[in-house]
Amino acid sequence: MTIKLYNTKTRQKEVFKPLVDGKASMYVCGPTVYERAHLGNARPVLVFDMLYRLLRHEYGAKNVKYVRNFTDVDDKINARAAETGRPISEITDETIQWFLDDMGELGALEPTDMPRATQYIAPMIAMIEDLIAKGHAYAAEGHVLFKVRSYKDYGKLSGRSVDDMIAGARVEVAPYKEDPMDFVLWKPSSDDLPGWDGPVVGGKSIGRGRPGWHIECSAMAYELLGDTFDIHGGGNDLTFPHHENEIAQSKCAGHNFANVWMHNEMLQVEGKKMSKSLGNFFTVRDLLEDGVPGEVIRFVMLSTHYRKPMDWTEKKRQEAEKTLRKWMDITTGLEPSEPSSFSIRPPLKMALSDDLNTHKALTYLNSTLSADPQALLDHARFLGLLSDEAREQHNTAYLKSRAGGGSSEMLASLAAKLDGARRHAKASKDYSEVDRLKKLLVEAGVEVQMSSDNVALIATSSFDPSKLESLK
RNA sequence: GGCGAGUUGGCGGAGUGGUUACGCAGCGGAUUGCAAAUCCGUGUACAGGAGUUCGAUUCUCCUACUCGCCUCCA
Repeated sequence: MTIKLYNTKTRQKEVFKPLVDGKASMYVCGPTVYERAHLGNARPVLVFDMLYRLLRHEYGAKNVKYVRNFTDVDDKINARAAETGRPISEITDETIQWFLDDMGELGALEPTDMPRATQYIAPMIAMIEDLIAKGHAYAAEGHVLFKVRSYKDYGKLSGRSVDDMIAGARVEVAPYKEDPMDFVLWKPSSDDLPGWDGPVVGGKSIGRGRPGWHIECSAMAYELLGDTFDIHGGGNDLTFPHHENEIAQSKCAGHNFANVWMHNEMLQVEGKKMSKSLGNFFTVRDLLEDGVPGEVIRFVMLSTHYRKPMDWTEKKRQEAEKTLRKWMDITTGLEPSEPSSFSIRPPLKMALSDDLNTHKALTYLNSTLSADPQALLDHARFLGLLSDEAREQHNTAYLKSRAGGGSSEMLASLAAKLDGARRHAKASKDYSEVDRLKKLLVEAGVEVQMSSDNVALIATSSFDPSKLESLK
């Protein structure tokens, strides 16, 4: 199957041709670890998780190398340490685990390699020294700066020119910079900040310091993926300056670097940028604790194409929940097929192979495969949905987070009570008690389903057990 | 100021140079004590203007508007 991917570098969809036949490699910029991942952080994770799944399917799991870094040295982390008084390593270790836990709940597979920046200081320094030696970087006042003018294609990825940007005047001017656009490869650290012996310039170390932000990705990609690799991904806010700088560094160091550049669009919340000042900022964990299953978050994310802004809305959350519940119901009792014993149907594969058209894939599942429960289950699992855990928790997931473990029992007893009242009513023709119970349940966020001989109560995500106290 | 993306029916959201997805909501019906859930059926659309074309929602240009990035932020 031909896979087509949109390459930011050429601004068009291209047929993906891996460097080495039958193998694929990709590098995705990971998080800076100082606090819980917000919902926006989840988007690239899920987008590239889908790409990873597609590539694994196409080339075999053993033939895909997926590197995603953790930035564990950064001024935001230092600031967090200073304000909390906690050791930096404690903060970064904790945040990394949070990140893995949260993304795991969204059904994201772990990359094959998850390097931490602090483990690659030596390669970064070597690269910086090499750049200085080749005349692309210079030392000044304890800093090492990259000489942007020395890379002729600077700005090509993001479609900017150095002169225009300087005219736009939104660049940090610092006395030690030869040119306002030059960016930091290395900067000095005071004693209270993390630091390492710096690059050697003119025979002696420039002094204790820490790397600038951009160099880590260039160094780690080179160490783990080599001179050239297939795909480099990240959010489109990274296109400039981060990725532009990565390219400049790597190219000037003589590396070929990435062939295909992929960028996901940003996430919004109810039509607006998610930001703390607007009060619409929340983390993945916030949502999970609020009773939104990870599957629902994943579904909503996959329902918008990755190159379009993704608007997280309450309505979408509800629709996703509803659709997933339908799928859960349809596939109840079925066992997923062994991955080796079923093949992905062409329409699904074609959708994903066309620049990751996940929305189309979901549409195919919902409109066509819903008539074939086994196929629905198998294909949904390929997309990372309908996992064992999610199916198991299908009826209780919302309850657990909302009201502790006892809620499902509570609903079971209420269902029995309602069923009893209904049997009486069928004989007496007086349905007032049944209607009263039903009304209370609906008001408390419970969906009431009565078939001819059965009563089922299903908690929705707005279920509020406290409203049912009077019925106990 | 620079760069980029986008504007599709009530809403979400694909896609295509000619036959107009899909989901949700709505409406009609089946079912139900009434509902819910489920099933069946059903309507409405391609921001505005100009151009290319036998023909454009789909290509080109212009205008308007929206959003994002350029600043720590995926």
